[in-house]
Amino acid sequence: MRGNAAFLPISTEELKAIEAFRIGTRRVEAGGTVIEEHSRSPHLYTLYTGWAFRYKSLSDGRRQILSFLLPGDFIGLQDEFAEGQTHGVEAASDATFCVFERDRLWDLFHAQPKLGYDITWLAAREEKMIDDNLVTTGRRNAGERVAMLLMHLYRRAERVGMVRDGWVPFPFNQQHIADALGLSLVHTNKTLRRLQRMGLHKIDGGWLRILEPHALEALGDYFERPLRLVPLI
Amino acid sequence: MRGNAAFLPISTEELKAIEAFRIGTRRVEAGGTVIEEHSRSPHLYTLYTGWAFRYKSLSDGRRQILSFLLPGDFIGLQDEFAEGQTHGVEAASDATFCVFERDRLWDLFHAQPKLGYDITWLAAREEKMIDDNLVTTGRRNAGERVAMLLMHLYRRAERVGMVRDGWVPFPFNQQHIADALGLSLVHTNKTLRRLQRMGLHKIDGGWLRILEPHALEALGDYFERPLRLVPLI
DNA sequence: CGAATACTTGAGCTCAATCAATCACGGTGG
DNA sequence: CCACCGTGATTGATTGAGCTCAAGTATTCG
Repeated sequence: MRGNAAFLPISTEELKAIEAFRIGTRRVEAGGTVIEEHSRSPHLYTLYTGWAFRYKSLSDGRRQILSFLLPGDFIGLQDEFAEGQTHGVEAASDATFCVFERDRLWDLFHAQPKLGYDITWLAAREEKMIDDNLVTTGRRNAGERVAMLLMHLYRRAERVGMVRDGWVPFPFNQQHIADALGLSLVHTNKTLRRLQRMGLHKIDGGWLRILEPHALEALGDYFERPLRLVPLI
Repeated sequence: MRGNAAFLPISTEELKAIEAFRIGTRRVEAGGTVIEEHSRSPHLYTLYTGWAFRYKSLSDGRRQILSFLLPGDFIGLQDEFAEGQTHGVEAASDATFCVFERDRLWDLFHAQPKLGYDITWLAAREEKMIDDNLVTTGRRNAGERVAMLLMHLYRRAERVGMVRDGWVPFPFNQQHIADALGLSLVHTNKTLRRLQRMGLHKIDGGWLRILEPHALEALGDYFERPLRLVPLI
């Protein structure tokens, strides 16, 4: 995975420190729970392969997907300080993770400040993505929301080399999209249908293809910058 | 400020490192711009006194307030890696800030890994708050949104000792609230009015008082946990 | 005493929610 | 082989929460 051009190179020493920090790997199949909502996981993870997402629910069951996770994403920092009120993480496709012990995070910072810095970077980068999602649910209408999400997911997947012939794996159903965008299932379906009929994109058999990237970017008022290299923990 | 019971104590050595990291203070009056939207600020800040908020706009002017900032909040990490697409920060009341040089952040991590760890903590804590805001705009209705916001702001202000006789300073107008909650100005007004008529809260002359905290918590399905001590950079 | 800013309220409209079927499809058990 | 599910996608009809438009009412300030 470190061969991937999306990630920052790393020194041998740092790599060793990461290896020492890691306590194993974990495999979760599609639909499986990675971190239970409301429970503070003793582990941190890096997503290694597959798709996952973070979510939170209200007590009557309404669910909001907070962000989608792709290979390289670091998981679990947020509930470092949350007393019980934490997000859940679920695998959207079959997925594999590197597992770390939360209680040893400080040791890592202490031994390798550079890796601490990298983790902060990752946290800040994720916060930026959530900022964008917040603008979406707060101020974009249905068409804009869908356009924005499709471009966002496509660009991120592209970045970590998941595109094959213009298609990226898209293991989400319409309920996922609705929950991410703060829309109802039915209205999500109608909006998706509309954009697809307009020829902007295509979703088929668990794969997504963007047909009119510029139109989608303009509609969503969302332009992903060429992303800088990202550290990989 | 370090006397405030909300903040973690700190060693003399760390304090010295922070002092060295700080390059000055800055005063911004109510309504003034702290960080311009779309411009990467060369500085990081800690809010020292007053209220501020982070926001992002769509190109047609629709604005979303991302989070509110209170004394002790660390500002500017998010655009560490953002190419141009950054949030703006504005002072809601007269406010003062400690100013740090962004380019020396890594030096700080290097010299004092503990402070790096603290900054990561702060970043994770802020991300958690944005997660909550995202649930709000995505899945709560107008009444729930307002209830949630009022309790959230009150609890946080209470925590840093801004309550006087049950009142906290509330330098926001209804447009701010609307932009934070993803509602229109008019509907925000009507909802605020409704809750106030129900006797749940009172806003008067720039001060907020919570009359029925339990009712507001129940309505908003939002229960702030007793917060742990927070590091102060 | 205007002029500007913020708040308030009513009326009507619209986007998106809800309700209610229907359809497609891949199991799976008889 | 086929009837029978269960899940997810799709579509139409209806409803409603929140939007926009339009006026009015404080309040402050030069």
